[in-house]
Amino acid sequence: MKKVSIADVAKTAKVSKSTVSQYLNKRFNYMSEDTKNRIKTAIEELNYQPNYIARSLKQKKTSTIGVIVANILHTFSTEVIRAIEDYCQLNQFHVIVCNADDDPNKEKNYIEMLRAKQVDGLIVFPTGENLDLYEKLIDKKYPIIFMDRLGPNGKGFSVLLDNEKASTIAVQHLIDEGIHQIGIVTTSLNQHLTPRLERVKGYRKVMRNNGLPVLDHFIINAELKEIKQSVKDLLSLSNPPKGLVAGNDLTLIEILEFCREVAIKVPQDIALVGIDEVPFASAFNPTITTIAQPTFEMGTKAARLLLQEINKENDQSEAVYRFDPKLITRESSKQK
Amino acid sequence: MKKVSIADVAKTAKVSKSTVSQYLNKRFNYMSEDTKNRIKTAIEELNYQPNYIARSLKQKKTSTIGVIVANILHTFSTEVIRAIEDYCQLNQFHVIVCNADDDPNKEKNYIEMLRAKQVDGLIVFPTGENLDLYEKLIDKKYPIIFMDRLGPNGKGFSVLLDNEKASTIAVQHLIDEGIHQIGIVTTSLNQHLTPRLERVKGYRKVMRNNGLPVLDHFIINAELKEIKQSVKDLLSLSNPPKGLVAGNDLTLIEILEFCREVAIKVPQDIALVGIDEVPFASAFNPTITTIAQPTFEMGTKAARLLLQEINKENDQSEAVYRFDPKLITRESSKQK
DNA sequence: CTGAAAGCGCTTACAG
DNA sequence: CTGAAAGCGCTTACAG
Repeated sequence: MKKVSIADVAKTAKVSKSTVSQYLNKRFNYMSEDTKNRIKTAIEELNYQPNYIARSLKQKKTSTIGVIVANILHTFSTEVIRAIEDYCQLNQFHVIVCNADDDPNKEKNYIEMLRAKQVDGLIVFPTGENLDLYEKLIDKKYPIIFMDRLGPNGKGFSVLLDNEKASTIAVQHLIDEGIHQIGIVTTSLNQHLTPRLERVKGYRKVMRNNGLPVLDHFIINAELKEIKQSVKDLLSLSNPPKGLVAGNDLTLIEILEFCREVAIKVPQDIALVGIDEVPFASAFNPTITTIAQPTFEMGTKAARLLLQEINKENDQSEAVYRFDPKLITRESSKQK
Repeated sequence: MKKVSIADVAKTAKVSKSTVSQYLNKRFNYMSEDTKNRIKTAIEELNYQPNYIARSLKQKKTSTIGVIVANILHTFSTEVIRAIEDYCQLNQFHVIVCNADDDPNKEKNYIEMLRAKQVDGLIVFPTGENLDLYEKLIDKKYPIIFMDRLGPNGKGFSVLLDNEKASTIAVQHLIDEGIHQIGIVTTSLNQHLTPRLERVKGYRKVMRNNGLPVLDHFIINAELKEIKQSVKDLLSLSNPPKGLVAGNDLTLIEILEFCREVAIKVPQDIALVGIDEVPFASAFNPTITTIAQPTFEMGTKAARLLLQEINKENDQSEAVYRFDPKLITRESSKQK
């Protein structure tokens, strides 16, 4: 399987390589019909396929972006990635997706690998470390967009949920349902992570605004595997919460599993609101009240921003784009 | 941000480009300590990063594989991709993931794009068309592995579930639970798709082997959006099935939603077994009996096979690797 | 309207 | 032990 190159096409069509290249790049300004046809025939005859690698080397751009996702197991991530791919596809850009598995070392390796592959820009769901590395990239004007979490010290471009609002809506909804003893359960021990911090902040604020006590022991933060135990401890208190906000989809599943295992009834014994919409929300019994993120809009926005950065169509050098969470009221949050 | 190249390093270290290249490729056989150190210092000083694009052009290999997944919304796909990435990461290979969205045209575009980008090989979850294209690639000895579905006319390397066994196990389990009226619900109207065909075949066979009638109207095949209506029609029959096998995760969710909407009780009114494990299986009420695919093993196998192909370590030219499904018995299938 | 030449940033036989 | 030279497959100013 010998690869056919532009030189072979040129020879077959009896023109120069330059002319073939012009043809391929649709610069027909001065090309005679005859030449065009000869080239066209030669390409078909030889079944010629251009080599993007060579073109990229010369043009110093790859028309490829990299996406590094902290953890691909979240439905949120998958949906955002789809939106990014759709937008890039429409704009003739290619996407390389890498999953950092919440591991800052993997994240760092991927950044280096993608840069070595000369991707034109990066969309990152940051793990929360490698801040210096990100700062260096931003300072160098390397096109980069942060998704779901803020960039280093809030620098650069970020696309994320209004997390404070998300937990505010969730908690307020429970309060409106007559539930006053409310807890919040989050994962991710890393203290830098935006969503967790902001969601807890929103929780505290809305409780206070409603004149309700903010009890620190109602704020659970544990690794995924420890969630069940933590929730168990929480619900074993003499005066336990009557409503819980799950910090994300995987947390929600843990809580639901726990409740089923010990026959705690949702929503009668404990009302639930999950942040992040889940595929089974309407299938579950009870159906699950969730706070949905506009994943499609967010992914599209990040991709559009990045391509603008790459094409230098954007004069700003930083901005934070917040998206509105949406409450989807279902049964799990209604105790009345 | 001027890019620093191997020439800059050479100049700073006062050696030739060749020597720097040798250093980068760890060919130290004959290199003096002094030279090594000078190069090392120069690289650090200039913050030099090699350009893989240039290397790839010269070496005619990119150390990158492409993965084209028919539909990334299936949990199965996500898990297989993770396994592929893990294996490639360990072997210094990079992965470009593309989502064909069940659209043969997108699939074709992606194949061409990935080949233009000179990926060293491909793992494809085929949409069921583009058979001629695949056959051409196989004939050219281009490294390619088919996942989840057989290759064109069964040619080439495939990694997939023993689908017949999967539905056999599912149906036999229901029969063992005393349920004799069993239906099966699948999606994907495309008639070429291996899993659907094989799963229905297994269903028919095991019913027959148990001396049970095979009723064609108990075999539902509909697009995802039509599943609910089809199931409704099915369960409205005067003598409806008492147990259902869901063909995949998304089908299962549709069925569960339908049952909840019309207050059909699972498993009392209808017992359920889902093919494909789902994240919420143990959280659901009732917990869901599923047939799990060994996604991790399958992904790893495909990646290993592909790298062997690429490195020409494999003397066979085709093989089909079948993986065993595993029954995870939970509550949704028990009517007793 | 088309071609010769240089060059993108590497690697690799080969010479010394 | 190290360097000069050729070349991977393209693109692009420039000359004619």
